[in-house]
Amino acid sequence: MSATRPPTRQARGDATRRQILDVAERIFADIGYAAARLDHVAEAVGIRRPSILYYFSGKQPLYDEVEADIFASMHEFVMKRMEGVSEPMTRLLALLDAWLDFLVGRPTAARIIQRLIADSAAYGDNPVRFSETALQDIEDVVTAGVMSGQFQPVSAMVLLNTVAGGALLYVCNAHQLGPARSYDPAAPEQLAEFRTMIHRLARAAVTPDR
Amino acid sequence: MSATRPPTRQARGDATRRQILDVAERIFADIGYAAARLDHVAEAVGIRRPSILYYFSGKQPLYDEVEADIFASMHEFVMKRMEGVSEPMTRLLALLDAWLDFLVGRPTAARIIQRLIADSAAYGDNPVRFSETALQDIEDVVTAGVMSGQFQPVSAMVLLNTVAGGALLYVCNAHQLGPARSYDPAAPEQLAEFRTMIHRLARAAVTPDR
DNA sequence: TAAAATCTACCTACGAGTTAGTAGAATTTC
DNA sequence: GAAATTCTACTAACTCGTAGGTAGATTTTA
Repeated sequence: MSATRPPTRQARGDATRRQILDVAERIFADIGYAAARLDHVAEAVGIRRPSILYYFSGKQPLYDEVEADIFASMHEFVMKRMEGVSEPMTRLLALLDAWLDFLVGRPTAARIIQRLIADSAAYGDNPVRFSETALQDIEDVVTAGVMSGQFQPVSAMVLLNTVAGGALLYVCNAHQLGPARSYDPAAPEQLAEFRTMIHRLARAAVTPDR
Repeated sequence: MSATRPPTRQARGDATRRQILDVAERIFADIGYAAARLDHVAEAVGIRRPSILYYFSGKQPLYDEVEADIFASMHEFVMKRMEGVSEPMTRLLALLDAWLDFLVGRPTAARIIQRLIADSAAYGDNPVRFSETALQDIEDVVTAGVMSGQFQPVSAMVLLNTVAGGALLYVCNAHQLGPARSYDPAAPEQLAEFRTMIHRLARAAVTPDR
């Protein structure tokens, strides 16, 4: 770490912009786009509302950048985990593990994706502006496994909605089932148990019948 | 059917009230609570906004009744499907089938539940005001199976987030993955394929290791 | 049974409170 | 001093909820 030199003007601006994105992600995740207030974002950052509009041209563009950043980060995270892995089943498990770890580490992303799924035709004719990469990722892995003959014929959709979606719900539901059923999704034992189940289910889903 | 006698005042009022609930459920499902406008609900029903407030004391109470109705209907649907079924695995599959069929038949309910899961601490200290029955339903089935020794020790949470949640995502994602991946969740073959996978995964989840 | 009283199911009009976005001044940084 | 950053002040639009009114159906009363 460099000495506490006063940050350059450029760096300060960048930091503010980054802070706005981070706070906005949390608020959009917590209460959704329509209920989110730019005033609350500004207050949490420590600036006034119009300053947000100096960095982002409006509420929607701000949200768009939050969502784009989530899917870009997720894709990058997945790619890093899967490089060098070539065996179809290993690749599938690596993908599922990566998604699970990513969402556990960034629960705000999980909630935003959860909301995105509920928004019917949110973006008119293009509901997958930013999520396309994620869908492509699982489609590629499943298709490769099926083509190789190591997976039974199964659609990526089915895996997406069950095992992959499980990671999403695991994170979102953590504090959503009432105090008695609350759990910490990042707790090592809890996470390990869930990961084991995801693996077991993934194997069951793609293993050909004997 | 009786002759076209003009409906009594009482009947007309009841019908209007029911219509408001139906339209509100669709709009809350489509765009969420915060974005929903009472004016749009009124317009779709064919009345003016204040008339909605003649039947419901506000926007929130209207939403609450929609949500309560969904979970009451779902619970009733499940109970009917499971009466007389006692074998643990059969009961589990019956529960999962019931949820799947209910959500496929009422996709607006699926979207509202999907949003509910995303809303962190939506109701302050009580996030399960209406969903409690559903959670209890799956907990009962899983616990009974584990106690009987026919299921391996597994938490209801894990099943809820994977196989059960799968039914939710199956419905919500139908038109959400882009035109190329769109599917009709109510189409017989599509539904049968997904149901088969749910069964397979449920068995894999609870079957003890040999 | 006819008139009077009451009630239901709507309506129009309005007020109060929010909220995104804009204009332009002030301040800070280099 | 000039550019970057942040501010105050304001506007326009929107939305919930309320007040109060009305036509016509229903019930009560004499």
